[in-house]
Amino acid sequence: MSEPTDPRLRLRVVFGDGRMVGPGKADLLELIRDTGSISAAGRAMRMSYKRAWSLVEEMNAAFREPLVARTRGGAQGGGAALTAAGEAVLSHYRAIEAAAAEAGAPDIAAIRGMLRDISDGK
Amino acid sequence: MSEPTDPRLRLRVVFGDGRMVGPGKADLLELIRDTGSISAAGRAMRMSYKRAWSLVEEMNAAFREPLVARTRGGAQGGGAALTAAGEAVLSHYRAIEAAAAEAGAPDIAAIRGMLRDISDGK
DNA sequence: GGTCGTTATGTTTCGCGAAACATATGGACC
DNA sequence: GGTCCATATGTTTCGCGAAACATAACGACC
Repeated sequence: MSEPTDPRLRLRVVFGDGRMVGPGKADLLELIRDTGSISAAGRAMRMSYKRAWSLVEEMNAAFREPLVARTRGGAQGGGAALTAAGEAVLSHYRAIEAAAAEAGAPDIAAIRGMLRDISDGK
Repeated sequence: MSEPTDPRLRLRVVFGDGRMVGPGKADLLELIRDTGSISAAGRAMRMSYKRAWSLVEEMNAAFREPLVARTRGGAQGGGAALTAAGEAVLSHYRAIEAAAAEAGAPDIAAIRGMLRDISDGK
C-alpha cells in the first residue's frame, strides 16, 4: 500500500570511508526541497526527526559544501533548504538511477522472467 | 583489507513479495560455482553456513527452477553446484552491474568530485 | 518577554536480524 | 558398519542500529 508496487532497481553509490549515497538520502533531499523542513521531510517518510537530522549531518560532512542549509528560530521556527550542491547531488543521483534502469532493463527483464509466478490467493 | 578499496555501485534488483537479488546473493552464487559447496562459499565470505544455506533456500524458492543443486552424502559428504538457471541469473546480474556502472559513470564521477577530500592523518 | 515551531543533541530503551550453538541425516567408500 | 564431510534445521544468545524519550537553544514577531 505505502509500498510502491513495482520498485525495480535500488542502488547506492559507495565511496570509501563509509561515505555513500543511496535511496534514503536521495528521498530525504527531495523531501527537504519540497517541504522546506528537515522534520517535515522526516515525517513524510515516517522517519524520526533525529534520524533525518543525522543523515543531513552525514551528507553535509561528506561533501565539500553542505547539501542542506538550515536556519534556526524565526517566525516559523526555522527551516531547511537545498543548496546548489544539494540540488546537484540529488539530480545526479536521479540521473544515475534512470541511466542504470535503462541500461539494465533487458537483463532485469530476463531475471524477472525466470521468477516463479506467485499468484497466491492470499 | 578484505574490502575492495573502491567499490563503486552496489545495486539490488527488487521484485515484489520481498524477493530480490543483490550483491550478497550474487557473490554467494559465484562462490558456490567456484567452490562446489555451500559451506565453503559461506566460509569464503565469512558468512555462517546457516545464513548461506538460507539464502540458497530463498533463491531456490523464488525462481521457477532452483538456482543451486545440492547433493547430500557421498564420499565428500555432498556438495552444491549452480544449475543452468543459476548460471543465468548470476550472469544477468553481473551484466546489470556492468551496464549500470558504465551508464552511470559520468554522474558518479560528478558526485565523486564534490566530495570533501579527507586526507586525514589518522 | 512570551509564544511558537524548528533545529540541535544527549540518554535510554528495545526489537530483530545475526551469530552461536547444537544435532540430525544422507550416502559413497573402504 | 564405521568414517567422513557437507547438507539440513531447530534453538538460544547477543550486539547494535533504531526508536523512544527528553531537553535545550534559537530568533522573528507581536
